[in-house]
Amino acid sequence: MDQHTTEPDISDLWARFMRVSQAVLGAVEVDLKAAGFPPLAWYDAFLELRRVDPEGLRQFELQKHMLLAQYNMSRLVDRLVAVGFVRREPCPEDGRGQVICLTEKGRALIDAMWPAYRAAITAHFGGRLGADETAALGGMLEKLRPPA
Amino acid sequence: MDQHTTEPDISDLWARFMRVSQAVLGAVEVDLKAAGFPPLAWYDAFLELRRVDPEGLRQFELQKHMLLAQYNMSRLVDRLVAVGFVRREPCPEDGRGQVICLTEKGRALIDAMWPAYRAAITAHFGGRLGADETAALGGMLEKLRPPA
DNA sequence: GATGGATAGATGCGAGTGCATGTTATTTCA
DNA sequence: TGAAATAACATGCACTCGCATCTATCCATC
Repeated sequence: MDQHTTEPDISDLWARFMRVSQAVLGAVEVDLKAAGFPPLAWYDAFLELRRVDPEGLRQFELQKHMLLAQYNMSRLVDRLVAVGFVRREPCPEDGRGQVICLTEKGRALIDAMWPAYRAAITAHFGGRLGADETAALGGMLEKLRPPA
Repeated sequence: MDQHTTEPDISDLWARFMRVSQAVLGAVEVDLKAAGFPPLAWYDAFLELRRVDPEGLRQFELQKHMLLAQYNMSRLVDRLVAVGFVRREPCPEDGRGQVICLTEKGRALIDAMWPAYRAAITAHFGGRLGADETAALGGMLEKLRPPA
């Protein structure tokens, strides 16, 4: 347990952390796609839109929450609008901005996706962890959360 | 603490797990890029090449280790060859296949990248976790590891 | 109330990724 | 042995992403 042993452990742990989280995320995405649903990021956006305000959200607010680059958010909204899951509306308080609103179709998709999403999360993530582990993971994530 | 509270906890934990791991990975990539180095995936490939066999690895072996799709591996090798970090050599035992070998330039890059990489991992990952937490995380990752 | 700087969002372009399929070589097995 | 199935790798195409840049609006200050 001297200092020399900690360094290789961390780099190995890092590699495994990245590999596993990528694999788990990928597995959930695969399940969703197999069930005929759009990618996770869409669901995330819908959920946040519904959660925060039925009146809609500014694009930059959504973007901040999703940790997405500005141009990616812009294009994601493009796609969501193109298939009719959200609407862009002019923003009364800021002429530069816009308000993103869930459509009925979008709301319906959230409910339709949830069972498949939940099953996938359970299969690849929650169902593999015990109660003590989920608690520990929660604390860890808190510490890893970005400095900003 | 009844059963109803566990379900939202898991889905919330999942969301945070994904968000945090994406953010941490992104932060490390940003640091590497800022230091003028190629992306993490390159380093991974180099490291695995050096670790397993100085004679080189088959493309599909590397691909399996890196959890990469076959076509992505093929193209990654394209890029690595294009900048001279690896070589493709014909495989004596299998005419379809090839052996991927690190070049001297590639070997040198591993050593050049390590300090920056190590610093980034420490800053965004290892340095934020205590010894007990790294141990707990290790166990968790074991359970989350894909079934295959 | 004009002007310089900051902020919200869009977009052209090059590079990366997923998907389907193609090519060549190996294995299986009748 | 010879045809069918499979494995290793490549590639055309559409879509997504990162980067830089552009436009339009807002705000602060003079």
